[in-house]
Amino acid sequence: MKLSKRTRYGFRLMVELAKSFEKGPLSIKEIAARQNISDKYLEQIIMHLKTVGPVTAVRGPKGGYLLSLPPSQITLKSLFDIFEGPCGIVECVQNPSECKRADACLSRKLWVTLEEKISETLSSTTLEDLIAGDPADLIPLKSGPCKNAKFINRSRKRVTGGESETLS
Amino acid sequence: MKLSKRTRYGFRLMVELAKSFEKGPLSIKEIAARQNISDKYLEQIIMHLKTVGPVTAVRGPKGGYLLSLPPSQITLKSLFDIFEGPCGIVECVQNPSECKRADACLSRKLWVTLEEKISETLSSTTLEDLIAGDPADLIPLKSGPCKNAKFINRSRKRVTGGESETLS
DNA sequence: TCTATATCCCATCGGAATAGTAGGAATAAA
DNA sequence: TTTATTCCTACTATTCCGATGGGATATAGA
Repeated sequence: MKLSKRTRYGFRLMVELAKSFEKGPLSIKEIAARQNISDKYLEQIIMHLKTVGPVTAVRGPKGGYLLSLPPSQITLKSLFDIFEGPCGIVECVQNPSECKRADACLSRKLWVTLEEKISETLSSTTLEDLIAGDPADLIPLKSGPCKNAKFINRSRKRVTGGESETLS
Repeated sequence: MKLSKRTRYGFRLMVELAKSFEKGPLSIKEIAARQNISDKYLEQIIMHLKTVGPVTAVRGPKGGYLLSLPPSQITLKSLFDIFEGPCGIVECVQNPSECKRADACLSRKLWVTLEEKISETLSSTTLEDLIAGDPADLIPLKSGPCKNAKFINRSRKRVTGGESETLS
């Protein structure tokens, strides 16, 4: 259950647009430079935002992108759904196809609870709230390296070249 | 940000083991049948649980798996971390390699908040809590189909065979 | 001791998604 | 007309997911 780079880029992108709201369009090149993201990849993300709604494009020189609405009217939930899909952390488990027994649904309770927590947070915050924060009060994450061990180790056996066991 | 089947299977599996705690080992076949899961896939998941800790194996006929601890001492957080990795929803963003500018960290605040909400819920609940619930009071999810639209549509153009445009 | 029943453990596989890259057509300001 | 920009379509390499298959090892019960 990881956030995709797409989502993280997407939010950084929207933050950028929100910060220059009513200051004219911002070009992909400009955003990519400010946020240090591949502009071609950024393009895909922003094009989708345009198709879906929250972003508007201006073509030609001096063109670029702007928010379709003021930041105060864009909830983080609406953006999150665009990037991660609207179905939440469990894919449509409401149909009992693979959940015939009540046992299975014991764990489903957990997913629903989790889903609610996430949804609440995202729905109650807007883009404006996000950029209103003081950039200085960064929240430090737990420090130290955090290696995400693979669940199942499928790493190839290292075939170290010239081992001959049978001879000499 | 979806839950993998692995995680959902994993929880259903642990629920099953919790329900037969102190009733002798439960075989993979038995669990797979009860939960309607591919037993070979289940095997991989349970083997990992064994390696990591919370599950103990008994070999031979009449063998199977049991919880290493009583359900009341197994937090859902500890299980979740086993299945989804301990790093949370963002991969080690604490190192500022791709987060040089404070702008980027504006959105990071959001991820940290989200992470906390999830972590709180999972840490404060144990396997016992989960199975203590009445199977009857299932929480209904929002009904209706929920198609998760692809972010970018890469569906192949249908090449419908014998179209000739230039001739006739 | 033999056999059936388990776990253990190895390897392989198709399919999908991720995270890009490439190249060019359309548009519009200068 | 030049140039800066969006628009659009395609391609690719890598990784992970969700399985499947085969066989080695351990052990309870006959």
